Amino acid sequence: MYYYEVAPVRIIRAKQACFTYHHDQILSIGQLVSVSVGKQILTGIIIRNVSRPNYETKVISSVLPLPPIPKQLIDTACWMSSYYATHLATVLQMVLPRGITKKRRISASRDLSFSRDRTHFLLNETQSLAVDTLNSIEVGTAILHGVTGSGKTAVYIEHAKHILLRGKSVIVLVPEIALTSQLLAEFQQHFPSIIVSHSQQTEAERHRVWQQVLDSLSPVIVIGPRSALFLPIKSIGAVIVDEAHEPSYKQDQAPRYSALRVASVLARAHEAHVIQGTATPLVSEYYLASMAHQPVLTMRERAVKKTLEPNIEVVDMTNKALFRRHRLFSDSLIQNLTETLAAGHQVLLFHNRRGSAAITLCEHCGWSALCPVCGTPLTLHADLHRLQCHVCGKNNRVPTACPSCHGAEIIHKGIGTKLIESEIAKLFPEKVIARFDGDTQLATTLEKRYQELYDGKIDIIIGTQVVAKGLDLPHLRTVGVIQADAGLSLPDYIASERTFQLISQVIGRVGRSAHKTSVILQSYQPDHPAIKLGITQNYQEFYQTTLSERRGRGFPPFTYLLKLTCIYKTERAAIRNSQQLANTVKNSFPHVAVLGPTPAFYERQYNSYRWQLLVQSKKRSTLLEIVSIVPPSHWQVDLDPYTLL
DNA sequence: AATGGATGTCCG
DNA sequence: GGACATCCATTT
Repeated sequence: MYYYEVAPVRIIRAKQACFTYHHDQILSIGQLVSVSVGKQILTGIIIRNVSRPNYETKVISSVLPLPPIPKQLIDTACWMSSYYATHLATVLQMVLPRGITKKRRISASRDLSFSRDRTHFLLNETQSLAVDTLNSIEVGTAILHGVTGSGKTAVYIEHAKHILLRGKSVIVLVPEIALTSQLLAEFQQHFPSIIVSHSQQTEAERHRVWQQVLDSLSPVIVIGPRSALFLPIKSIGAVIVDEAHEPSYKQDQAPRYSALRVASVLARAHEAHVIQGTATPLVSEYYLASMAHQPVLTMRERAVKKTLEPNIEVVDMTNKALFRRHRLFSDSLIQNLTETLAAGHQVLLFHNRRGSAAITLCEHCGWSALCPVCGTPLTLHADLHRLQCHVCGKNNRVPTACPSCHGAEIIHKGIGTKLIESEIAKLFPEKVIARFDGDTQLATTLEKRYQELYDGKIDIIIGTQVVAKGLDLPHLRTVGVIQADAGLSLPDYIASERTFQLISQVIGRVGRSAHKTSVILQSYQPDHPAIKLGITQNYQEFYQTTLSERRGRGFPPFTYLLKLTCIYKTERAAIRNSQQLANTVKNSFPHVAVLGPTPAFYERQYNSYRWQLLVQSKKRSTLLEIVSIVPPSHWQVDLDPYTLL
């Protein structure tokens, strides 16, 4: 008789993940089995074989007729479980497809191996140097720091070919937006069969893809969102993470993992490497790479030589003389729009809706209300008539006059895309306008209307963050940013980094051809480093500035963070319980800093109140200890949060 | 007596 | 996390 530790894919006990079962045959690790637990029958994975325990064991009911899950993937899942203090069963639910025991109809031969004409491109010197370096890497993480249009995709493709030739598979991760079709199309020109996984697949489709990978004997190329890391690939050679700065690489539900961290652990298990491709590497990741002496490959020039750099103009919103014709749109923006539209070209007006809510700033000099304790921007609570810091919880009175210029022009209002649309429609009544916002529908709407956008049938595009990403619009000539500093007023230590990324993306929308293009950026804080250095695309200086600021304030990469959110039906209970936990943590863990409790940025969600605590610690293990004393219900735990909101 | 909600215990 | 038991309050 053989004894095995089996991890069921559902939580059985809060503090235990594996249970011992027996079977009369030798089974391999990673084998999927059916076991009875209490009165239910559950699927489980064999984690290890053990000797006979001193208690009675049940027999493994059946062994699923499937190849075992690769050992490296199981090890990665176990690592995730401990690193993110999440039950192994919760992690395994990512690893196995839903409805794994269901019978599926025989796949309707969706073999999409249609052969296309393969475009052979010639790499420029920088690109081939990058490919050579990547090909020579054995393990670890390389950062491919290439400006928009520097031809990162071509580098990915060449490198992927190299890995395939070595008989190993490649995972290409893309952010979770429906705009990945361009990258996919380019890959399809070079590889006959690509395995695609995306968030809109049905349960049966996912199952089929998973089965296909599990059965595959030859190396594969997989393109998909962060969940593609969990496909049962036998031998991985490289994980390429495209747009590696994107926040969607952090899952916002348990297990709250960072795909960057998981990719590096998975890669290490496979003796493979990770490539983070982005125009704006995350400051923390760049720091990590330089500390570990990992390669950082910089590609400064655009791949196509004939392109014309866009003309960038910054409009100081505190200077009212520049806004004679409209309070939202500067005179030069209106003039530029008029000219571009008259010539029959396309314009894009971008506005960061988030953060442009109720913020407090001086319209005269651009001063904005910052917390005297921790420096984060303050949020107005109109009902209390107080300015509150959502990071450390300190309350401040609302100034009646600007502390900087003593003017009385303190404003609290924000701007919405709807307002922009109606105002722009008044200015250009005969033009076709399309507005994109609302986070979930946006991706599908964009997909549907992409052809119209691409063909230039829409004159004016108005939208929030997502329109600034990955869209390739050949008719686009002008991009206007209504208030570039909008995101800076968010009470989040990473806000300025996000703004820097955003400006880079916006600039990347134009200047992709030989046409004359322009970017007009309006801002109350034109001299803020994120904006100034974003415009000049000076990553190095932004990196150094941000790093020293983070060091000073004790934020990553110099500390680890733990975000604890307390959710109760009544505000009183939320406050009381978060206060209590804050005290417990402060008393039992003297070496950590506890910020809060403060109302969560999204204070009321699903008819409940949310208050949060932020814990900063030099040692990550201390945060894991803290997690273990957090009450199991009413609390959400987020280790290494990507955002404090 | 029947129903339903809240709470507690066990799970190899 | 879910199946099930047990307790207690409310409904008929």
